[in-house]
Amino acid sequence: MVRVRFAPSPTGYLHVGGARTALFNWLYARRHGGTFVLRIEDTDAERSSWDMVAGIVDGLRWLGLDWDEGPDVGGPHAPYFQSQRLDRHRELAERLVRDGRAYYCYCTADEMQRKRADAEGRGETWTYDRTCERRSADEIAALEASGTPRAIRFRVPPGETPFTDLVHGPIAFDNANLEDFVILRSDRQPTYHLSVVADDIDMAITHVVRGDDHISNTPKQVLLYQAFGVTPPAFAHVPLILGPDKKRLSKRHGATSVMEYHRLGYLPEAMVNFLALLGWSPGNDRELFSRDELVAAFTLEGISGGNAVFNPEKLDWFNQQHIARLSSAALLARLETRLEDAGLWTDDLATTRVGWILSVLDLLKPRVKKLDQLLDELRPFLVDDPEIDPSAAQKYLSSGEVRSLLDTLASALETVEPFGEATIEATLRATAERAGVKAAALIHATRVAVTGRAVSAGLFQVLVLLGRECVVRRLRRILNYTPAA
RNA sequence: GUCCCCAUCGUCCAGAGGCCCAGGACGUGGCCCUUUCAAGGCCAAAACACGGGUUCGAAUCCCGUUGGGGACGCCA
Repeated sequence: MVRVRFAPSPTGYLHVGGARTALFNWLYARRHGGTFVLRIEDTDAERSSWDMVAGIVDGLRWLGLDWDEGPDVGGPHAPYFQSQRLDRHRELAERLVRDGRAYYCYCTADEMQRKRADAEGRGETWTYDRTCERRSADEIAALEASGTPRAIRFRVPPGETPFTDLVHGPIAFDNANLEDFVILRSDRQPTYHLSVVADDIDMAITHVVRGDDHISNTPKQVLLYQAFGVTPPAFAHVPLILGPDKKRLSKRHGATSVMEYHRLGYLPEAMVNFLALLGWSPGNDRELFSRDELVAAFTLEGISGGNAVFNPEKLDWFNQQHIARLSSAALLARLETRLEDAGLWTDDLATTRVGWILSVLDLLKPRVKKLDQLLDELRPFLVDDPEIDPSAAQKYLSSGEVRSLLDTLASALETVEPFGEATIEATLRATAERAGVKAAALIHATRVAVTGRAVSAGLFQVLVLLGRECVVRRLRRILNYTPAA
């Protein structure tokens, strides 16, 4: 039974790196019919609340990554806030002391810091000198009597700590490079190493899938598992996501919160698809995947070992592909809030005019990379009479001859039957020919008159969807239109 | 400084000894389609970091160098 977890600290938002880690965990769980656990690592936090993790939860929900156990849904291993498991962590730390695997340390943090700084000054690396590991019983008694605060340090045994990493293969660390690390602070707060291991044991996690930056933490954790007499889970360390400058992705590289991408008009399925292929491959050249297809194809072995640079252009491409593939009905649902915000929504779009708007979306959706662009393309269809872009007018409406020809065209279109693509085109071309004007000139002028813009989808399709009445009205208004000087 | 990870086109990947004078995708350039802009189709430029081995044969295995990244906290 596969049990994986995503364990973010509540920073307020889900960044793309975390999102991909969550995605890989989720994919692995779903692929194997396992359990995906959401656990909040807030050991340091004053208090934990649903509010603090709202940003992360929003991101996960938007991406469609649902969890089987977690803070809100509960589960057999609750609570899922690490801060609510502190007593358990303390108990475990004391147990290690009793078992002789850990010891009390009375050294102060200031002292440590000073020694560390000294060593650094000499260009050396400082590791804890085990002062407290060697204290005599008398010394300890005196320290205790004086009420000196004590931390608990793990006693790192000599030897080597190997573990198998599902993406990197076998990795081994010489314990000599590990110091006796603190597992319980002098204020009785557990440290990260203790908390993760304790919780992962308690929650029966079978596979730890997390960022590459944890690989050097892993031997310490493996040592803890061994001290607890528990077989460590399998590890899979996924490479980091880098910015274009090859540095770890951060705010200065632009949007790093997944919800920011939502705001920018990206589809969650595009984000998921893009993130999945960033550092993972199905082993062939396939690139476009739905969420379900990813689940079916996903393997931890397919994760590559090297870091990956975040490529926004490729994200755009995925988004464009997924927009084009989405049914127009689904697309309309995604657009509703945006249309409302833009003041373009009317209820008949969901009722009497739904067939019409779906046809419009069919026409427009292959042309855009983002939802905002789609909204923009939609505007001429949803407002009464769109404003005319001055530069477009200057380009195609500057000739008085062409402007008056638009009126002629309006009259012709008033009676053409049926009001269809082929008949409209024939009418327009005939009108242009009779006037001795190039058809292209009239086409462009018509586009500007009707949509207000120099570019649009295929003009004749646009005219059909706009409808005769609207087209005639918009053409006629040009008679009274005065182009800017 | 110490330890660890990584190394194929600008970017993301394929390649698990001969199928590779290296394949796909994004991006870039060109052409086609065309009423515009996209989309789509076709074509092009573009990489196995370097040096040693192993082997009949290496992008693929081993070692070293270089380069990049990460970790070295009583942060997570």
